[in-house]
Amino acid sequence: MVDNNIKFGKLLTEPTLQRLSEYLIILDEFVENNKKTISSSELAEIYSNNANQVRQDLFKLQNTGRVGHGYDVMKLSQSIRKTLGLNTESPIMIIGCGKMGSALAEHLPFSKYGMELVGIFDVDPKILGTDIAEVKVRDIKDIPSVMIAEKSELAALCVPASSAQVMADRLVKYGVRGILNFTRKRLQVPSRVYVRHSQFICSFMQFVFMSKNVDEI
Amino acid sequence: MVDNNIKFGKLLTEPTLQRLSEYLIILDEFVENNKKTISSSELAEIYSNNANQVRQDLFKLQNTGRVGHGYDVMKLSQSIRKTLGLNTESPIMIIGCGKMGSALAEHLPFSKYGMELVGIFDVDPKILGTDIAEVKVRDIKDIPSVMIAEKSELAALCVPASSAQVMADRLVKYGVRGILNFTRKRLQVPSRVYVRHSQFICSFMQFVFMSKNVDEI
DNA sequence: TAGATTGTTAATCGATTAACAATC
DNA sequence: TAGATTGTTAATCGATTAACAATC
Repeated sequence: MVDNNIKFGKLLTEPTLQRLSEYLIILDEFVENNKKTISSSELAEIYSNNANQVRQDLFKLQNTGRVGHGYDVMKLSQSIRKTLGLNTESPIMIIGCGKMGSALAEHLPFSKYGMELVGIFDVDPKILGTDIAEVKVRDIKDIPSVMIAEKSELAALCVPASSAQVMADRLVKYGVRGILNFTRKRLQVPSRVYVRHSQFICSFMQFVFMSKNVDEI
Repeated sequence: MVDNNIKFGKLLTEPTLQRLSEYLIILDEFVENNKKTISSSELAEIYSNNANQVRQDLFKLQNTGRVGHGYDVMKLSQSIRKTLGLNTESPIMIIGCGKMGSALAEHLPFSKYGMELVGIFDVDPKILGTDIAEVKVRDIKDIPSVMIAEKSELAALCVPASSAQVMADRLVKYGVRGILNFTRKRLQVPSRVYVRHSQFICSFMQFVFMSKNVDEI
């Protein structure tokens, strides 16, 4: 079992962690549009929750609000980044460069959110050596050397479900500390390794159920 | 605001909904491996929660357990499918056939989980007419006719963030009831339309934070 | 200043955990 | 039968909502 109540000055719970990361996306849109301030009720309106919850979440950060005037968008964005640890670049590896792995590598703004894509790995000789998102695709067996060179301990797993557990075992052996699992296989790893499951098909199931059953109040 | 406490015989809360969909993946692996029964503690061991929570979740289904003997894997799988509404085929459309859209179309086992991919749409003339996952890529403007022909009301949005809101507006106009948003844009839609946000970059942020901060108890 | 809106505590609500009688 | 394990209620814990004093 894992302790989700991480001490970070104040405690950050999982629901708050998730919302903070999503607020950040909204705030960065405000930044792009040159909006300087945002109130808890504005943010709540966009996020579809309520101002009380927003303030309760932001209360976990170093204070950035100005009573009577709302939040400075830039300062709030920075404060979330700092609290989530996105101000130092975390080196990330992507394991498996099929459609899913390469889509993630190409589309995600890692560097904007405190991550750096330091390696993409595959076994298919046909794609080894090609460039994706300005990173060369390397052989799986090069993972240990990249881990050392880049001080990387985090891996996103995008291999076929059939080889997911084998690959996870290998990553564990290499000393990886976290695995973000995009495969459909439920991974078994030692408790010292953090696994986050991101199974799209489950998102679809939940989406279908909610779409059918949601009603307005 | 949306009422998450859907009546479905018994109430299904969001946390339970999420876990049930993930249990289903585990159960289907058991089926493949010809395991006939599973106990709440076995399932909990694999899912990394506890037997009490598993039983509390399964309690929301039509009962499938056998006191003293655990759950029949097949029956339990069927019961979850039935409760989640995965026994009738829900027609799904994918809007945007870039790397992400085509990766989802090709990799996800829709038909295994009560969904049918009835349309893939894009604007790029270069890919219109090609086949992905045995579905022809069609022009965005064909969405309304497909919606009618296939009785489809659910769309997964995989277009570039810059055109996400415009596309969402169009989907809403066409009468879509649910949007599963894979773009980085926070969508604004009328409250009658259900939106589920699935933002990978946020998963990565949460993953990085948890990997760094999780400690064993 | 007056109005707006935060920061923060308290109250409520909901989800998880514990417990155990029922029973296969 | 005895042991195992569910179904289900009760107790606890945590998250959300409400409220409002502080103050910009």
